[in-house]
Amino acid sequence: MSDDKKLTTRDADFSAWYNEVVLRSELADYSPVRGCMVIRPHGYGIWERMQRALDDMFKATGHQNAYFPLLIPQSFMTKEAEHVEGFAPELAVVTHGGGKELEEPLVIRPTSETIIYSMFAKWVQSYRDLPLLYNQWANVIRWEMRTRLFLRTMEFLWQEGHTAHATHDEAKEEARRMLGIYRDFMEGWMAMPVVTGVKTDSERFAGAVKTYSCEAMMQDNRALQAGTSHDLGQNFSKAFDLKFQTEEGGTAFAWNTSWGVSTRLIGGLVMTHGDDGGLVLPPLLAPIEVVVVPIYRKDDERDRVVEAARNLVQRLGDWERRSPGRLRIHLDAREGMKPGAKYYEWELKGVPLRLELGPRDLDANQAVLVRRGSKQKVAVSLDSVGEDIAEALAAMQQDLLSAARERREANSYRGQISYDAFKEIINDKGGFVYAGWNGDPAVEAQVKEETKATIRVIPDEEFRSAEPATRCMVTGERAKHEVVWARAY
RNA sequence: CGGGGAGUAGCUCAGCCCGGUAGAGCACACGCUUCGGGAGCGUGGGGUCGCAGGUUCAAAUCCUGUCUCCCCGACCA
Repeated sequence: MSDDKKLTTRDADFSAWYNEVVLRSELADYSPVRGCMVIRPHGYGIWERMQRALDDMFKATGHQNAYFPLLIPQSFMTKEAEHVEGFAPELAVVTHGGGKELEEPLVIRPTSETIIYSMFAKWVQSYRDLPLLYNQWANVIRWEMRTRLFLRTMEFLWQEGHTAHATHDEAKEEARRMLGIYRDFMEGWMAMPVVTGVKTDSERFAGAVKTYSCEAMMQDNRALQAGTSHDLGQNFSKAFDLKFQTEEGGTAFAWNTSWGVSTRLIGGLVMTHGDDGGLVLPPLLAPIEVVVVPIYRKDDERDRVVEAARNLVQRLGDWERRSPGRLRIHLDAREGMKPGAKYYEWELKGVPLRLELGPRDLDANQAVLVRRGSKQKVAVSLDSVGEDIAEALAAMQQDLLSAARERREANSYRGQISYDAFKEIINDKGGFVYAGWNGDPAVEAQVKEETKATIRVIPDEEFRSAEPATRCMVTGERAKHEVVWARAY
């Protein structure tokens, strides 16, 4: 075997490993425009499965899809003070059109709050028109200085939900509900456990009153902000005059929320489950769940085996599981390629299960089932192979989540900790450090400056330590919150 | 924008110091033998050596300029 077929290992260089996996498993490629990314069919297939699952969850909670323009009048961006300040440096601006300079430049949306709430203002008159529960699937552009495939690209695909409510309580509840949906999706579908909670002021979305976040831990122990949900208060409704007549006959500004997840999730998936053999996909999101590799030596064997494999794939592909839909099975009948080469290729691409079918198997009315990441080969009867596959897929989905959760907990640190010990953890292995914080932004800034670690989140009760630190890690003052520190992507 | 690398075949790179017909491995195409963990042999296709100047009988190689990409920082889903 030549060395150039092998991947860089995660231990040797996590970043290099990540880039190699993304490129070689054909998820994405670099584009001619620096900072942009081409998503290839394999990567897009994963995104499509994510979209479908999320979309179902949004619909089930009363949301509807709509679409708003890519181009936004520049003046819209300046109407909300914090919003302008936050996004101005990363705006792409269109200054010419139709061969002429435009009277007012247009910005390419970095997010759509402004244009959406300007439209909401037209559509809402009475409290009876509320709530508006909208979502859009779209692309956005942010002029990032440094980019990484999927994790930070100038253009990315996402969904952004935007809602308007009659009361702040209802909006708060909505922001919380969507955070919960994100968490369910990340854990249930991606097998990626997250810590949920509230962002500190410095990490809050530009224009929000409160930002909730799902934070996941990658295999290099850095944090990934995987999804956010914002309570926008009345900041945008005041900027865009989004008013309604109340039940009592007065007028009031509406209360907004927005929430989004992006193609960054694909990067999170890679960095959560990938191994030194490449990608590992949770079955629920794998475009192909099972690949069938026929094995043969002579022509007559090939004919016999490939035909049997075709029948098997057709039978299993038609076989309706109770959940989640038809089995996504693929026959790799390419000739002139040895089975071993196919194994490596499908493992690199993260396909959860492989079914090997050879002459000896056919004679015994069986096939060999192998789980991604396991060298263990299990002979299964062709009569019940569908059940065996379904069972293995379900088990893998669970095992991936458990393994990721164990890994995260093994790299989480709790209790009263000294700032020196904290620095050592952050500089050495990294991880999530639950520590006391006096609530002072200056302390947060100091730690960021000195260690590059940031407060990822003020965790929700469920994630808080049984015995949280009572004193601020840096100043020793009484702690106002227990917070999660980590270096982040 | 600061610091560090690199531009030579589709990919990874050697050749450059010391100028003299453009190379290797992988990939690709064809043929034969192979096929239960990355096949072997043979044959073949593929390059204005990032770009522009200069020095020279002669430049991938030396000189000048310029562009691009990657990594580390400042910005962030």
